[in-house]
Amino acid sequence: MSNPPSQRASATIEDVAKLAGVSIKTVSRVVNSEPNVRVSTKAAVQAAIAELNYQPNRSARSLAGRRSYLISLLYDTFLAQSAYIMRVQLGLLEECRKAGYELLIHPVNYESENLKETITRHISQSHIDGAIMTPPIADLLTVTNCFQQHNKPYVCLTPGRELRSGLSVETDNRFAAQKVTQHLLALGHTRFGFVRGHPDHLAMVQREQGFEDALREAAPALAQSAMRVQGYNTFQSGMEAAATLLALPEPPTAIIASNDEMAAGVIRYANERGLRIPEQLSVTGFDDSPIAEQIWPPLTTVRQPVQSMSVLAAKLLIAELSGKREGKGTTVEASELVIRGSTTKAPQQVSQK
Amino acid sequence: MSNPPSQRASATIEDVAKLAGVSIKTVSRVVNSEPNVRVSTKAAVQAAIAELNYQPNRSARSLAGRRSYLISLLYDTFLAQSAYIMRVQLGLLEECRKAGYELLIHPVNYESENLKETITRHISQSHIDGAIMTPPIADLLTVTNCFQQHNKPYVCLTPGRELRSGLSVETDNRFAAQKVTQHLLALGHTRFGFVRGHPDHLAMVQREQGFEDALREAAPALAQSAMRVQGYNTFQSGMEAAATLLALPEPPTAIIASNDEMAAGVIRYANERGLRIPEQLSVTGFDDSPIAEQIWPPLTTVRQPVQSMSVLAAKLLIAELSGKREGKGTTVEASELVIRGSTTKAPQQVSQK
DNA sequence: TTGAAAGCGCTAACAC
DNA sequence: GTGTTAGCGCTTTCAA
Repeated sequence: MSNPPSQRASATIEDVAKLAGVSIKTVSRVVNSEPNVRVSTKAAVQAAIAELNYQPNRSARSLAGRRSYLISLLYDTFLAQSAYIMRVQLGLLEECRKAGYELLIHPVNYESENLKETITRHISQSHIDGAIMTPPIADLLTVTNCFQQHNKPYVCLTPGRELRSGLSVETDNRFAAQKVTQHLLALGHTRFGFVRGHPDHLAMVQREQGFEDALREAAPALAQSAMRVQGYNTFQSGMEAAATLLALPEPPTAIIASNDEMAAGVIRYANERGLRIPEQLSVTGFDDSPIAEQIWPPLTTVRQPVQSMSVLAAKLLIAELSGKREGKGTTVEASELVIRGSTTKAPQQVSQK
Repeated sequence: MSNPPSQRASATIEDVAKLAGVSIKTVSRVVNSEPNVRVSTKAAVQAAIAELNYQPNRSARSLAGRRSYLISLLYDTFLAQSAYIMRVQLGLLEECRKAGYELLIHPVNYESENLKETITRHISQSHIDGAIMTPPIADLLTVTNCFQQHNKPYVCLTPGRELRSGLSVETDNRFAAQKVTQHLLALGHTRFGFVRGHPDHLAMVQREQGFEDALREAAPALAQSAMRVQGYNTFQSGMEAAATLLALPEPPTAIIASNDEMAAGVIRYANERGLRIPEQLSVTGFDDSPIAEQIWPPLTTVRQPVQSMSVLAAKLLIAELSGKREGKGTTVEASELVIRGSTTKAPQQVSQK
């Protein structure tokens, strides 16, 4: 039963032109809402379009116009299962659909030797018009340079350093981390544990800086006694970090994790060990992922406006692609401290009263 | 600084032909690994391809070949943040990349009035070659019919009913649910609560059937005393279901939720109410999402081979697109009971000893 | 086993 | 304001 694609012959621009009694070019002008078309002509063309239910052919458009209407989302495969990426996808999709772009999902292996080749191939082969990338990919010069060489625009989400060029949407990680720490300081905590994020993810480094800022400002001694442990942004690494921190002779009474997944790991480990949270240990996260509300106790964290940042990123990129960059290349969104059940007064204070 | 795309003139097939001293058609034959090419010619062409680093142009290919090498993943926007969808994406991506396809992500609103129009537009506008869809979208005849009319192949992941046509990858939900229930029965539980999944998601209905099967088989009275509450696959609805179930005069000692998110909601609610899990209440989920291991206690659940099912789905679709359907249209994958800390003996038994 | 020619449906110059 | 003319880089006949 060989079934030659029934060629539901979706009308071509030629059909429309014929029906409307105008040239192909005129139809094209209407479709792309270019100026210089008489209202009456425009109406006739639109009627024809509606009648034939005309849909421009993407491939033909791409071929002739040298643009594909395809945008790619690049992220680390390692984060592929994270709530963060899902939220980014949603935000981008929302905007892309409005503007008639399609989104290609492109996880890549951050640690891969031939990352540059992979990206190069992706750019030339998929004929994408531009890309949005998240840390830690967005922090790699190899990658951004690659796009520059190919002269493809890109937007970095919360890149950890100044972009030499290119667009970005940022949020003040350092300041937010400082606020979280101050929240714990205000609760009387003095023994802090800090779970670092992925070291190559520069936004994570900024979070650590914010933590240091707050401690130094409060009392230099605190900064010295605080214990830092390396994590890798995953739940699992959060559990391991907790194991290290809680095995100390003087374990911390407050653990600040650089993201929610790791904070959840800390809590999970503490639970396993029979520690009561927050009475015996306060824990904070970062991002306000869904998991922050799904564990017990719910997590005190920093809400990052991930979805709106993504919408913005898509907008920036699409504006750039349309040749009308609006304003500057970097946009900063604010984040917000969300206090939930995983933090409370330091144990000493409780017992003092 | 208007910057005319530097036309890094990625070599065309013509360039390759010229360099290799053969016709365009011959290059094309080599590229598409068609037969009837002399080895020496083939070698020459391949050398030229390598030297020029030739990458076929997708748009041109699509236009001339009437296929886009684009596959779409359709799912309910409602599930857009679920771990399930992420895992599906990963599986599909893995296979697509191997076969040179790109994946378009396409969440749609399940409850939308004009779903059919949305899908139709998507099919003709994006020029996709085929699609993969997950429940509950895969359960909608409107959608599958739409693809049939357009003569586009599609693969349904765990559709809840027999497909009249089209391909599918399934797993035995009913049997798996039966096993979970039997696990609880073996632990001595007699008062059951069941949290239903989304009513339109037919695989969820099958899970409920498995639950009923097990109870009826054990003792008809159990089936009668069991309490069923409607959920909607979300964490939030799981919490609400728990609130209802635990407010009963004779609350259940075991709650079976139709997926992990809802089970996590149940546990979260129970925690809030100060119930000890599993000592006072056993809870089970379904799917083995990441959350199953991230909450405390970790969840007894059913592991669905989501990723391998997705890989399979992509394989099926791509084979179909290449005109070589392998074997039958439906493939069944097995699932497996994973016993963790959220289930234990029924309270009565514990106190009896 | 290979090649030549004719488009696929659209955009981009430039004319009128 | 509108139309004309060339292609974009590939696949697909069909002929050699």
